[in-house]
Amino acid sequence: MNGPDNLIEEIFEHSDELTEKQKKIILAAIQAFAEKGYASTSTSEIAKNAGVAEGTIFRHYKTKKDLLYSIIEPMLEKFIAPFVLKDMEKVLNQKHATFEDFLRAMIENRIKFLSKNMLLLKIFIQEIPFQPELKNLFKEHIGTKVIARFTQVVEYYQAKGEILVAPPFNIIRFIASTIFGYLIFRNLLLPELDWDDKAEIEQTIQMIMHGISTQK
Amino acid sequence: MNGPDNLIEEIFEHSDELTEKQKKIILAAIQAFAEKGYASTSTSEIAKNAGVAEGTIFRHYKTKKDLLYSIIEPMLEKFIAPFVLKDMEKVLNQKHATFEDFLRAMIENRIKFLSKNMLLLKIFIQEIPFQPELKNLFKEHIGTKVIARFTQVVEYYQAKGEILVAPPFNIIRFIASTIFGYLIFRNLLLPELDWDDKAEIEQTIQMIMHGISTQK
Amino acid sequence: MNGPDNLIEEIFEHSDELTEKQKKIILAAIQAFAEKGYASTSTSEIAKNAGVAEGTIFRHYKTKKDLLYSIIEPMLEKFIAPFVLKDMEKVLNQKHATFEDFLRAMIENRIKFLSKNMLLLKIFIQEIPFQPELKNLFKEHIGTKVIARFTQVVEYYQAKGEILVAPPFNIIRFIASTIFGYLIFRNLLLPELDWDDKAEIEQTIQMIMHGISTQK
Amino acid sequence: MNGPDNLIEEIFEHSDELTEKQKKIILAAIQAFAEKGYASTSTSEIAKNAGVAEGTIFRHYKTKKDLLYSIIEPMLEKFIAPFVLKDMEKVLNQKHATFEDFLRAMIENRIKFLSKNMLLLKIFIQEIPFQPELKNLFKEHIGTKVIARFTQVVEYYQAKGEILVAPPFNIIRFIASTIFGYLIFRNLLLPELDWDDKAEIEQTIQMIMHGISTQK
DNA sequence: AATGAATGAGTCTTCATTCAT
DNA sequence: GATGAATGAAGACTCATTCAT
Repeated sequence: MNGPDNLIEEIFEHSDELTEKQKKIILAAIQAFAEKGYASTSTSEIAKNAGVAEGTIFRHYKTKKDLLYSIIEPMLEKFIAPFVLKDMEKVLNQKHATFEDFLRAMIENRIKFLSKNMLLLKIFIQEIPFQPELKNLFKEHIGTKVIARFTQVVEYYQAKGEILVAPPFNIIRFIASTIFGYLIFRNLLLPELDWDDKAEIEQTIQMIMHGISTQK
Repeated sequence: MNGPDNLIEEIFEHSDELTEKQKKIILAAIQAFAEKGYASTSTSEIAKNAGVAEGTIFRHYKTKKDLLYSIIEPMLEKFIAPFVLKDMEKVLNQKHATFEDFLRAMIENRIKFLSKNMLLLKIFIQEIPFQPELKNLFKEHIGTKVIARFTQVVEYYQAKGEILVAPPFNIIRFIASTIFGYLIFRNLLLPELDWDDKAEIEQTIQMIMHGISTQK
Repeated sequence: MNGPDNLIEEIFEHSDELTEKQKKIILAAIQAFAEKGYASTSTSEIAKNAGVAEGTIFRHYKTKKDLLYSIIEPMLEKFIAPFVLKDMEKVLNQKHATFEDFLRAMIENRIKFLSKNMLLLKIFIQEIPFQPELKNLFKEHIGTKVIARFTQVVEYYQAKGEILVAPPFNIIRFIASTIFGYLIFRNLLLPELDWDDKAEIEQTIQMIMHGISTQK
Repeated sequence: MNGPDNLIEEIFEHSDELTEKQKKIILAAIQAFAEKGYASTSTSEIAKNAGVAEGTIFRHYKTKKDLLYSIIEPMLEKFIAPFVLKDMEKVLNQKHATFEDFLRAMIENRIKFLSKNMLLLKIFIQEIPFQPELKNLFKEHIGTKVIARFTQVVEYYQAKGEILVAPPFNIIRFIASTIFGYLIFRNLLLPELDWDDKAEIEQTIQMIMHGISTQK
């Protein structure tokens, strides 16, 4: 995985269709949505912060909701991309001798992605309970593709006797909770603390793998 | 732990100061806030669902925000109550031979509480990023009291050699993430599934204690 | 003229029908109306300042406007009383050798009255443009009774050759303007200045009588 | 003095920035404020009378109060303009042999102005007791500039022995009261009468100069 | 007589969206 | 493509008034 992991930059780079103004609108919208929430952000405010006229927003996005989706959808797609790309095949099951290695690679890769796109993630998390369409996108993308693929992996290492034989979904949920818990504490709840990311992640992986008990 | 764990009922029971209408307002507000979010819920809608005039809301709550706080604050207080009560002393460190026992008691107790007050928890989680006052309440109540108490417990069992020697805060974060992860999956993301709570919680505890690796 | 010239006190003294609460309501209403204007004063505010329940006001005064009238009407009546009372006959035309003496007596008497009831006067002046009923009261009381009587006096001294032969109404207007001008500057526009009332009034009378020219 | 003395027309003429709708809003607001008072006029009413949507008002004026100020401020400025302009120098002290001539010129000039802008003056007078900002504007504009200039003139003619040696402020107050008294009677209290303005003003000037006594 | 909860019409203001330029 | 004036529905909140207690 190389190239800019920052979605916004990437989107901007790779698209000649986006006007300068449009870019400013997107940046202003992300900033505002993350800060005050979608519902509490007015389009006029976005326009002002973007330095464009109110009407300009609606030239590019039919509704305010369209603007929201146009911001979140690419993130979702980029996030799951590795899980569906042939290219990721290796990352997922071949290259790694142990599940722990796999987990480490996985986390490093996706955590970096999410950290770089924290604002987008925040918006997404905050709006998903209220936007059925987001929920659908989520179910479709994450629910089917990511979980399906992940299940394969879990089952593969279960078969190898490396990890607990439990419903794969439980294991995925456990891992996801721990990782997202880390991300939320680190970036949303206590961003002001000094975080030694490398050590923290390593310890998180250890706890995922071996729990907190000292008994074997 | 006995008595009604459902906060709303409890509040209603124990307060003669609340008018019948006031109760209806609170119920309607909780319903609406949880469903559509605070910002997207209009006071007129709350009034309609509560079967009262809009003005009635403002007779009891000076602002819409006041209504929000009056709903969330009691929950926070009730949630942390056990952690600060002398009464909880036993639950926390004496009665339990092992950390796992403690954890099991703890989870059972507080998970039941949160499950019964899921709507309130949902509102709280959703609004905390946007309401600085909620954030303060949270930091004050949870941050200081709950974490402080929890840290003692963790250190106690660490000293006994039962659990991993790592920064207590990391361990707390790990446990909290796993539990909240479970709650969120179970109640918010996939409430439509059939959940065998007892088994799920037991497995969650196992994963917290021993991780997912089969290696000792 | 003796006894309390302060209308409010007088009204309170002479009426056993007024409850203690009613008195508080009137005082609070006068205060508030004078300060913020009738339209910008809410009945709930009056109730709060009076220390009574909101409903209490409407037990005594059917509407907010009734409260306003019940405050202003007595003032108007008291103000014109001297002009219609037989008792005033002497003040008006007999006792005074010259118009200037009459004027002096008149001013001293009525200016004192208005100064003591400045808040009421202020309310009256402010509301008269918007309350047709106040305008009617005014026309009826002042327009007919006071001006009629004053016209007699003016004509009497004109006949005696003491004062300018001009339409009496012009003369009355001139005098009234000068006096009210003084009252308004003194009490409403620049109340914070130090006023030597005695000297000011004497000079005002001089200017009314002789103008400001040094030529005869 | 030439050109339109009617402020509203003048403002409309000289500003290309005002939309047609904006003009209608101002006219409707002036009409309504003068008739029912600022506090009793609703923005929805202004909108209806102006034939615009209510939102349109707030596009141009952030608040209802802004609308009020935007109406009154230009009047104040225009009113005092002659007193601060070099141009007025002549009117004020040079061209006039006597104070009476000066007074006549002055009155003619400013009375015409005020008469033509009576609605604005009415709004101003009515709102000044309740709007501290208006009071400040008034003190600043009239208090300092107009009175200062007027004081010079009075002292000049006092030195020439033409007019009474008394505190200039008293003389100004006397003149102002008489003139405003005339304006108020003529335009606000009894507009329905037939007024021979020329004669009335002349007589008013006479009374200002020589009082009402026939004794020298 | 006094209360104060309840009302619902009305207030100022905001907002997403449209459209002529 | 971009603007920004215009819209009118909707928002939070206020208010004078009523009425059961």
